[in-house]
Amino acid sequence: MESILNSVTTDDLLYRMIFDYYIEDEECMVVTIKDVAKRANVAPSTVSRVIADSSRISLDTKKRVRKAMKELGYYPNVNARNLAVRSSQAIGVIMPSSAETALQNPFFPEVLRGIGSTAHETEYSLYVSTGGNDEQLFEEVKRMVYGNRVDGMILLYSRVADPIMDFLVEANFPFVVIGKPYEQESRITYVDNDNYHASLELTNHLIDYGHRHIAFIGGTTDLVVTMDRLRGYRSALKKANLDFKDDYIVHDEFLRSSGRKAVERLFSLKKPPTAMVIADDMMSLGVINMLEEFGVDCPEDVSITSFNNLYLSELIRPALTTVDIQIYMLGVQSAKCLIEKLKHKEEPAKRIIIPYSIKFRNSTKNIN
Amino acid sequence: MESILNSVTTDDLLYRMIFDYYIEDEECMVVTIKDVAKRANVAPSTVSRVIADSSRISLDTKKRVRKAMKELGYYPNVNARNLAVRSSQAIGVIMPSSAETALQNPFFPEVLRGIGSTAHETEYSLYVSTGGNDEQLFEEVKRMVYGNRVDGMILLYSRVADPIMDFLVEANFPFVVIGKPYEQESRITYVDNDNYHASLELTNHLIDYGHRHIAFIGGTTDLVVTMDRLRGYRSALKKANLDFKDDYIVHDEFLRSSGRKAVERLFSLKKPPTAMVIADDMMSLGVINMLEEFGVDCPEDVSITSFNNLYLSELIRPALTTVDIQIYMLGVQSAKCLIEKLKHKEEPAKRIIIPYSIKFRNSTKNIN
DNA sequence: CATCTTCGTGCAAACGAATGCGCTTTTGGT
DNA sequence: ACCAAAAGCGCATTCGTTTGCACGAAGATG
Repeated sequence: MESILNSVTTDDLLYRMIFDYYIEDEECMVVTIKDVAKRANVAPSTVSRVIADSSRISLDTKKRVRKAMKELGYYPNVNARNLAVRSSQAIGVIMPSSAETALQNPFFPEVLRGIGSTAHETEYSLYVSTGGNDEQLFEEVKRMVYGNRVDGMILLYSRVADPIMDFLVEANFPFVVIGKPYEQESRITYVDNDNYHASLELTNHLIDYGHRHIAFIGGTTDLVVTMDRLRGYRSALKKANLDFKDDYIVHDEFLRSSGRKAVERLFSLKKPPTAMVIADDMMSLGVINMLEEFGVDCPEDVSITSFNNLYLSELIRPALTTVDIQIYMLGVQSAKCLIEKLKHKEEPAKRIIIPYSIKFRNSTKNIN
Repeated sequence: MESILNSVTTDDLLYRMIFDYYIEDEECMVVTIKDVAKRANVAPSTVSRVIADSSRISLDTKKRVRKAMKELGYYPNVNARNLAVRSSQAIGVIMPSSAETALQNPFFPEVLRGIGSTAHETEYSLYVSTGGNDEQLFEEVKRMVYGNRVDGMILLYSRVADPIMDFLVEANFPFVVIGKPYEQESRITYVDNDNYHASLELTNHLIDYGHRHIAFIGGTTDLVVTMDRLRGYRSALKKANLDFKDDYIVHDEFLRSSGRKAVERLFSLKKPPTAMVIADDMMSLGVINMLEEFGVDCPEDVSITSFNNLYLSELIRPALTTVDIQIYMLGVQSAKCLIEKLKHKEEPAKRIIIPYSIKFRNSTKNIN
């Protein structure tokens, strides 16, 4: 009798404790798979199988379990899940080391948006790199890989002799790169534009417009994309029997001060260019700005074409003639590729070329 | 006898399988805490304590263990760790729903860079939202919170009656917002600029320059930042005894088509504005573009001032007079705040105001 | 009416690390 | 020399899931 009384009191107390607890910190009320199981009168394993929508569970049970989950507000603990299945349903996104102001380029949020879109559809999460300099970045990649933080990675850039890329192929870790890998091209899956032909076409357009003195301004030469665009430019010149002058090539980060020197040099040549192919809309912005300081007008005195078709390239004056590389699409496809690869481990290396199109606007002038 | 034979063969096979496996996929050779323990001749628990740099372990042992870790290339499994300690050393970054092209704003990569920087220092990882529309975003936040995916969150925007923010305070989940919360201001920690005074000062500058007809162009009115900037503008007008005209106020997403209408309306007024306060550099870009179409020159015919001091605001023509809100710093501080809060659970709600400064450039003209 | 499938579940052992507690040593004080 | 305290370390449990295997109950087959 007494024991019953005790028992009752204890239960009562317990109930109130739980109740109070519940009131205080709702977020701490962790409801686990066991709670759900209890409420649905099944074993935890059954609940787990319901979550996975296993065919081995009857519809009746599934419904009952799902109801219990709803009622309890159950959300699976990812960490436990990931530990058990040794994966993380997350993909790592590696930006170039943020030391470079390249990050200010709207290219990144846009490509991130694309990646995020397909990641979301497939219930993957996004992990983005935070590393400041190259070394930190590398360290972080290692942590992601070895620490089981992500199942795969997307590299948002491609440079020559990139230790991170080397590391990833070495470790046989699934990844895709946006841009063309510098080496082992056939063994790495990547999504890219046909930058070579885009550049060629762009340059041809300038040639068609009567330009014979065309400069090329690109970013650091260790970016593969820069080199591809340069190659396209050279080919176009060659095919038109125009000679290629080293003086017309500028490689620069294009932050203000250094950019100034570049433009200064270009326009103090005995024969300054009447047109330029610039590897990135943001650079064009910088160039146009410099140009103005030197009293050179675009497109009157010099025509400008560039790449990426950023949102703002249409807003500035003059609106840029630029190649639309479909940034968003690059993101979408790279994520799709990666996830495909994660699902079927032995998926072969792929290459996906996103079509480009040239947006003709008014930064170029026909001087025929 | 036969069973022994069998057993041997099986073991042998198994061994070879493991061996092959080892050769094939290096990354699968997961080295755990136990392996390290074995190699260092200690118990796994000791290794764990070495990792945590516990004072209970002698320096000798620590060194030995660390050596073993290096040699084996040990990296802790985050999932296991997180499961055990019930945290994740990750912070969630919530961007506005990516449906809006707002994402193209370089504000985001820049603030991300700031967050990433301090996250990296403190060994936190970054989880970014991928949600497309508001609903998806909400769902994702729930998954992050309930699923133990992140320890805390940073909201990159603040709007009125945001269900996500409500949810987070309701769940008592640690978060900080960049921008001023619409309600419960005193209970939410946030980092912001003094947008009111910045706007006031900016408007005063235009008034000092002799402008009497000043328009305000802002984004959607449900962004708190927009409202703050609008308030500053109104105050300045009032103090200068200028009357506030509804005709001079435009709220718009400022994508091309809609933006056109806005500018059109503004400049077909009997008394068009001679100056404007614009809530964002990107918008200014759009406005300037429209202006040109209408044959209105900036700064000759109309002065423009705006906010954010994006990298590009200095590059465009005319270079924008804009308030530098220190985007990077906003990111850094918000992350610091959050991490502080995570460390000391009962940290009070804070408010951090990042100082602003006005960059005077040539988009404004003195018409006295 | 046995035997054999299928079907629906539950049991228990992983997954890799953290940690309370207890067991040895050492150290220091008297 | 003795005892207490402290230092250094290991055992075993825990975190919340997944999953191979086994088990029991139907239904099908002979």
